[in-house]
Amino acid sequence: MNEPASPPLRIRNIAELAKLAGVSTGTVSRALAGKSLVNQETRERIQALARAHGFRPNQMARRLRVQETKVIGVVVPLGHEQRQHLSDPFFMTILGHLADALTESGYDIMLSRVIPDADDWLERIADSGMLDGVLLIGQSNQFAAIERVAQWYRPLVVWGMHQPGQVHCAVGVNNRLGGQIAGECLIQAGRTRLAFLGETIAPELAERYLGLCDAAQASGLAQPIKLDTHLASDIMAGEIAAHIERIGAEVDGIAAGSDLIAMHAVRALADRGIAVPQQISVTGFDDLPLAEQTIPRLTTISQSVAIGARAMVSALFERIAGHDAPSVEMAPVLVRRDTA
Amino acid sequence: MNEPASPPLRIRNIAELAKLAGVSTGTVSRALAGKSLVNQETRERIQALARAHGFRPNQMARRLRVQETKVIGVVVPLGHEQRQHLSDPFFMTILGHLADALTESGYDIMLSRVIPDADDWLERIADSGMLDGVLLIGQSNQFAAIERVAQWYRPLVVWGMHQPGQVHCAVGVNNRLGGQIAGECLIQAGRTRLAFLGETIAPELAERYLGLCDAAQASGLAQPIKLDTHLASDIMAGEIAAHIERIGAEVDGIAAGSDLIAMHAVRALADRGIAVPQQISVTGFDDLPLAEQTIPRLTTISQSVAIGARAMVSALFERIAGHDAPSVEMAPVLVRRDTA
DNA sequence: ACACGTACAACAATCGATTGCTAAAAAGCC
DNA sequence: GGCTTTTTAGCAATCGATTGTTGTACGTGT
Repeated sequence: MNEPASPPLRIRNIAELAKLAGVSTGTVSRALAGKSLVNQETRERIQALARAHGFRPNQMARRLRVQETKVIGVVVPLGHEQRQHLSDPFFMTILGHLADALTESGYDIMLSRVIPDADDWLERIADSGMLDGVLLIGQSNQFAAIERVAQWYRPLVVWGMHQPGQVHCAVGVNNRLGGQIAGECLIQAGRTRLAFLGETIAPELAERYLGLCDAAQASGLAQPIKLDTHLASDIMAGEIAAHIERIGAEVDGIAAGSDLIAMHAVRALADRGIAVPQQISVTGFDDLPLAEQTIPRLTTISQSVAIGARAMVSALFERIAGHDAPSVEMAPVLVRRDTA
Repeated sequence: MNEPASPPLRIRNIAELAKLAGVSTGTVSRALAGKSLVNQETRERIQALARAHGFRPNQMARRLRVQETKVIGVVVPLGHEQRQHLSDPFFMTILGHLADALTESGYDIMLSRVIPDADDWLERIADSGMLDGVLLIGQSNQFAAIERVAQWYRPLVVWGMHQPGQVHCAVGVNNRLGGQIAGECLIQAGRTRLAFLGETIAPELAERYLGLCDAAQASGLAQPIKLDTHLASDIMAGEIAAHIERIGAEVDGIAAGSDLIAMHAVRALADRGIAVPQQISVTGFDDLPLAEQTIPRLTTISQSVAIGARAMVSALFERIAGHDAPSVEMAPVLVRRDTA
């Protein structure tokens, strides 16, 4: 056998391998794919040859031919709030779970962080020919664009709200109910002067604020005040500190729009010597891992991101297979820890 | 003009568009690319036609042809410790920064979480034909495999240690020095009975432990004890609690292998009524955002992940351009906060 | 009127693999 | 031995775009 230890030349495509093996490219392709249409002996010979030369067929070419990429796009649209970036804990947490679910099924992940300046940003992604499907994390302020694309592009699942009559498949929690539960928790703790901390441009947060108002109204309390905050972590801290400084004793219960906001609020309160939950109660939203890691641990509304991520992936697979998958709305659950 | 409001048929490729426009595919291609070789009038006519029909050229085909994908693989090898997953805060933080740097330069990101069971896992990624380059987050226990691939695959940059004589380009911090600084910080606080908390199978953590030992030896203290911990977040908490339970008063200074470990340790200590830093001092490692968010804030060794991520990306671009980029070793910096 | 240069667009090869169809060889059957 | 059936492998079209080369039409100069 003349099989040298170091391969004499790098094989770049199946044609070269075919010439080396003395067969046609078709046979090589079938042999490497393990198809039974080639003789077992030739098949093994070709596979051994490929291994010896470290040859692996070009995936781009294969995918172009079979019209299937085994790649799912995971897209974070930053419509409002361009300064927010991927290291946001919520994105990262859900992305981690999506990645787990997708890689288990043999899919790769194409990650995009999009600032929707051109209005066909989603068309461009859906139509790139590079993806078998798209998962969108958050609707941002792009509801219309998403609806438009969902008309003709089926393998698309979005983390976010489901509004009556919407076309696109959304997986998310009932935000309004979640806000209401947070409010009830605060009220139950004897709090009467409530505030919502978070930017209500994002539709999800707006819903949460409405839920909080529902709870206040049901108990005959004044309408909770609204304290705006950007979502980018670095500016957020300062803004929250300023709010805390300003509200003083006007407020005794804070429903935060997210765990991250709640965490910063708790920190700002601690810095000013205000005891949580003795003097002020705080609730978060999301129940990210970090909610359990702060001291004191956050009382929060659980979105069960892990379950949601699984739901998104299985809905997407249904849609890739051509079936229809409906939106999923999960019920928010109060997780009572130490801050309220 | 017979241009209906809703396009009559979906254009699937430039051939169809060419027929519609009454020109050849080559002309369409050049027109859409904005090349000057086609008459401005025809060019604009074709572009308008494409826009009207919502046509966008297939990227897979384009990339196959031009042999350039504008996609960078970001790969997390889980060699030891398969239970660890992507939601690990360190991965997520560095991934966020990488994503920012890469998308700014017009690259997409292919995310892979790999369990290196087959020993050609990295070859398969590098050779897939889908990527212009690969960024590896952590060497895990795959040093040999990485070296092997780095021999022939240039556009590869790794987050991790640089060992003398290694071929592959690594960006990372001097872990041993970092461990030493952590030790000196603890000793300076009057601690004499030191422990290292973390799994030393990972080479980075092993180095940090050695650095801690250096510091202890320099001050004439006993060799720090080593408390093993898995890296998967869910088991970690329990293991750390057990360690804390067991060590009792044997230890008064803990150098944790990462911020996440330190955070769990602080929590376990708090649960047992042990005051940090009054009774026990704790240091972290990494200086992730979460280090600033815990209460008390973590004293930690900064790896400046943001700067490191930029360094990785620029080294990768150098290598894609065909130049050589050397490894980068950053100096660890003590960030003194509240736990030591 | 003829030669020449320029501008534009068509033609066809190419990237690298997959796969339906066809042909040839081998095996089985009477 | 002749005919049918089964294996096995080759041929060539295909996926969808890009791009070097070629060809034609037009305008200009003499």
